[in-house]
Amino acid sequence: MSASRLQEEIKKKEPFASAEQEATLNLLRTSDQLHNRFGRLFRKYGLTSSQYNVLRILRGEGKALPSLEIAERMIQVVPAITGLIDRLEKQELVERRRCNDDRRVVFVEITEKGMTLLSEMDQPVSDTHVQLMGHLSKAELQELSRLLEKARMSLAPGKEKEA
Amino acid sequence: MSASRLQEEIKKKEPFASAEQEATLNLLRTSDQLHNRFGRLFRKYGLTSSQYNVLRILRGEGKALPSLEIAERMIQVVPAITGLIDRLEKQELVERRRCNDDRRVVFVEITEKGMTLLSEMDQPVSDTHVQLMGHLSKAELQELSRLLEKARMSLAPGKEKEA
DNA sequence: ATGTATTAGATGACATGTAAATTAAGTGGA
DNA sequence: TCCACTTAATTTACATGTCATCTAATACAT
Repeated sequence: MSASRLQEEIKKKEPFASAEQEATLNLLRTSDQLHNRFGRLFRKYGLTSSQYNVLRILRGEGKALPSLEIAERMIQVVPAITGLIDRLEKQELVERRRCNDDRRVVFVEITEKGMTLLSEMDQPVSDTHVQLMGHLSKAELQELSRLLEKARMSLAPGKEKEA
Repeated sequence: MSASRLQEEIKKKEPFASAEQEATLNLLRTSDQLHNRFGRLFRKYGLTSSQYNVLRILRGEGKALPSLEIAERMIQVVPAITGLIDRLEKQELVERRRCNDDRRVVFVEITEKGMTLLSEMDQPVSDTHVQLMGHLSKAELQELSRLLEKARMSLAPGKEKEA
């Protein structure tokens, strides 16, 4: 049996302890590389990956969202959102608005400037998606999505194993 | 056609622009969640994911490695390695040694203390791998690894598209 | 040998991710 | 009414990841 491609890539001398471990490391490595690649694209427009993500969520929603809603959709811890919104606001890509009904809540909304920036990025982003994953067939892409969704089933919130 | 699971998870209102995009976002999201989960496990032992990674690489190699070698295997940028090694050295889990042949090179080696810590973590880490991915069949895990490796083919260094 | 290019690392500035603690506001019950 | 509890967001402290820049050491060509 020849060594796996991943094993060669990271120059690992021993084979993987399990298929589970190999799949997980493959996943983390592929994701890192994709993240890097998109990060470089976004930087050309003055954004980081997280900032782009927030703008996409806000555009997709079409209206203002509470900070916590945004954090939830990004799998991120709450404290990180504050600074993220701060920087987007400084660039005038989003606006904060205190909610009147519940003054604890801060609504965040994308601005015209933010929408314009996203529009400029749409084509390059779309092109990059195809460039990076287009060599997989539609059937392979669907199967990949299916397997990833299945993988996430054990990761749902609340499924944490207690020590 | 019903909306995809990912589309529901992130409450996206429009369907994905392409199968490429959906697969990529699935990948990034799954990876984030796995990363979070392992991060929490490692933290119980006083390590971050990156620190654990360095120790695993050094144990796998069995001997000292130059800093750049470590960075390369981790997909990471060079500057990050310095601080990473700094903190591991402070915890006495690794040691730095200047190379005599080429005094620019710094070799990093795992210590006894580092090896002992890794040993304690082996079983919990292995258990977590199975816990998180064990609900996929062996065939599915292999197919997942195959698709991820194929996905990385477009990400090889030097394949960057020029602007 | 000498000046240029290259290579290995380190440093500084900044954005991010994490946990723990804090502030402010809303809810409920004695 | 008043206190305990919860919730939304922020703040603080620290590890990380990124880039640009710097230093030291080596390699190479003339």
